[in-house]
Amino acid sequence: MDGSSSTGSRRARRGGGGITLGDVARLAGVSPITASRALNTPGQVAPETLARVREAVARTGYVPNRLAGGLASARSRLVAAVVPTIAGPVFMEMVQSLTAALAESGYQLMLGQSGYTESREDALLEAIIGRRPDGVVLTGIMHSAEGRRRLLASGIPVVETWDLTPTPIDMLVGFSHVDAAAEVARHLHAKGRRRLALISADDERAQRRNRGFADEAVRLGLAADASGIPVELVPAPTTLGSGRIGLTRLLERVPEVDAVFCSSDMLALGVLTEAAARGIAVPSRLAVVGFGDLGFAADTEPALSTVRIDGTAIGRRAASFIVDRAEGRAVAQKVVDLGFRVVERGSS
Amino acid sequence: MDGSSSTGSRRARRGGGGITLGDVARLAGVSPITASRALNTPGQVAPETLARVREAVARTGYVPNRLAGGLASARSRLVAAVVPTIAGPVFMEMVQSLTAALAESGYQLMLGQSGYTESREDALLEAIIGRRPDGVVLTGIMHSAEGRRRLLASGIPVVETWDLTPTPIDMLVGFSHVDAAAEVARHLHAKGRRRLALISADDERAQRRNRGFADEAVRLGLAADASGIPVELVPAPTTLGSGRIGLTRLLERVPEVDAVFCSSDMLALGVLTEAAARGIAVPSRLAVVGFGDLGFAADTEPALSTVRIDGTAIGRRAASFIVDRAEGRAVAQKVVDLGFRVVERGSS
DNA sequence: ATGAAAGCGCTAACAT
DNA sequence: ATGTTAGCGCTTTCAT
Repeated sequence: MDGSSSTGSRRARRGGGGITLGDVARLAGVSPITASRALNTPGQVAPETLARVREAVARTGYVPNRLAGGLASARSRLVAAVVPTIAGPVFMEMVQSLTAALAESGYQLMLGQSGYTESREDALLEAIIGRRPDGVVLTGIMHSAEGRRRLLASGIPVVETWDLTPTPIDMLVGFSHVDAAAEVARHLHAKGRRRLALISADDERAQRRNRGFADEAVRLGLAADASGIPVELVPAPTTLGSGRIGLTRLLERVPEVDAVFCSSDMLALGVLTEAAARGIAVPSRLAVVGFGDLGFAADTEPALSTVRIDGTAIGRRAASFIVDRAEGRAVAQKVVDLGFRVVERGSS
Repeated sequence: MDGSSSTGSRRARRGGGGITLGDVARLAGVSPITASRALNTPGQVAPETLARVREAVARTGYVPNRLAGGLASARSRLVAAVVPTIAGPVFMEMVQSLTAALAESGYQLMLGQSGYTESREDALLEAIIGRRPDGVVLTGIMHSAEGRRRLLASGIPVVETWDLTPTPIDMLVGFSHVDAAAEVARHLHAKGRRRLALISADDERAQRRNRGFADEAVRLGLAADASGIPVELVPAPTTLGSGRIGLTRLLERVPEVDAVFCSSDMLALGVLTEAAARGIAVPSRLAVVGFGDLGFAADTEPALSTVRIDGTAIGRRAASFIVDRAEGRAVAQKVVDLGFRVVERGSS
């Protein structure tokens, strides 16, 4: 009634039935540790032994328990990614490439949403650290000094992305928001625009771009001071609708505006839509520039000028940073500036 | 040199220094299991003991190791979600709500991308099962019978979403693609449209909608048979650009078309864009209906009629299915049809 | 190339 | 209400 007496009986208590490495080893006629080596470091095992273990794995359908492996080896092969929200298209490209790159190296992604506030940040951090991930990829957030301290104290490799902070927690892959915005200002100036304006999300990063844009505009002699560049703020995350509203409000205040820099492509698409609805010609009467170069930007009418951020490259870089660190490889540089590119299309 | 002799020395070997439940217990002057109870089932612990343990946790900055906890209790508090790609906006809303709902119950999301092919499906499955998640949420995929068999054999609760298959692996929350498409056909017919057409992604689910649409059109007397409803296929994932191309091709073949049902809102936005560029009036000359009711649909010009799928509800339902199962609560019904809603706006 | 022993950090059982 | 004991399934260390 109790099945196999020698070892089966002792398993009956907990855990429940799954096939373990021990079962595989017994079937192959080797010790558990040899079976383990056959799976993890096949080079250390005699070919004939290897074959027997593999045969046993195939027969049983054994799938190694990574929880146990992670506990024993202190390597979970889990990487946590924190995004403000997955439901904005901006970070998707990065998360996609991060997931793919990690999977290729045998790592799995854990996703956490911080929201745009720092309220749940602490609980999220606890949940993450509790899993003992081999790395954490941060996108933009981690406002609280306390959170940064805890992460640092945990000893987990951290990659911050989408930005170039002067004082990174650990590793960093991003670009300069200020420089990007300044280059857009120069681009519009070169195109003969003189009445620049901003339609922007109210998050910190976008506002940093706004400052870069306004400062450069002042430098170009387009305003006496930064307050001379009108800004319409809309709540994050941005939508097509908020772009339409933004333009409507902007035109009420500053009818003579001849160029708008939007903090996202969605916002810019809203501006294009509203401009078309009002019969405002783009780009002849109004130039529009977006940010992100999302999939649709090249195909709008007119095609949207924007700032291209290579989210795929960011994700790939972040993955390799963490995998390198986890495998004990030396990381040559801890900070990578992936830059950006102002893509000129029909809308400007 | 060796630090604390009694227990410290034995930790020096592996693991490396983290604070453990044992440390907390010692500091609080209780046994490890009492400390464990103080954290997990505080009701079972005397208030004064509880306070001492909490104090010790605060002093040490202890964060429980969930790998160890999961191994011991056979409950990982990890849930795996599989999506074709995170980089399509369609599933984002669901993933977002799934992540949030799970986090609320103390569960964490692991993300896996299957791609639109079934090549990596097996490796992904192995990675997932290896983590012993408390549940798996599937979106659309799991083509291979072998994969379904392995999942079933693993004993992990499974929720399939976005569809209503007749033979679910386990639990299911979705809606009928065929019914949704049929209702769109009726809607267009009611609006006086007689020359219907489809612009659609080439994935299985979209094509199922196509069949539902065409069959209903035939039933309404709009064509002799399903092949009388023209279809333009574009590759998944869909983009604004492919919508423009789709309409262009469609008009070449069938200039007299007066209504298009698109398999996604992005596609529909492309159709609106191309129509505007060609001076084709929407809806008077051409009606357009999308699918998904993404964030921008209500704000396009004209506003986009579409099929609303409540991704948030799907995610929440899937989460509660899995959490209920994990906590041992009885699940009343294993299949939930969340339905859909045809949202009539300006474009039709 | 293989194995024995000892634990990783935690919790389920079974006391008391 | 608290403690003791025995693992969860794997891998490290140290032998052979």
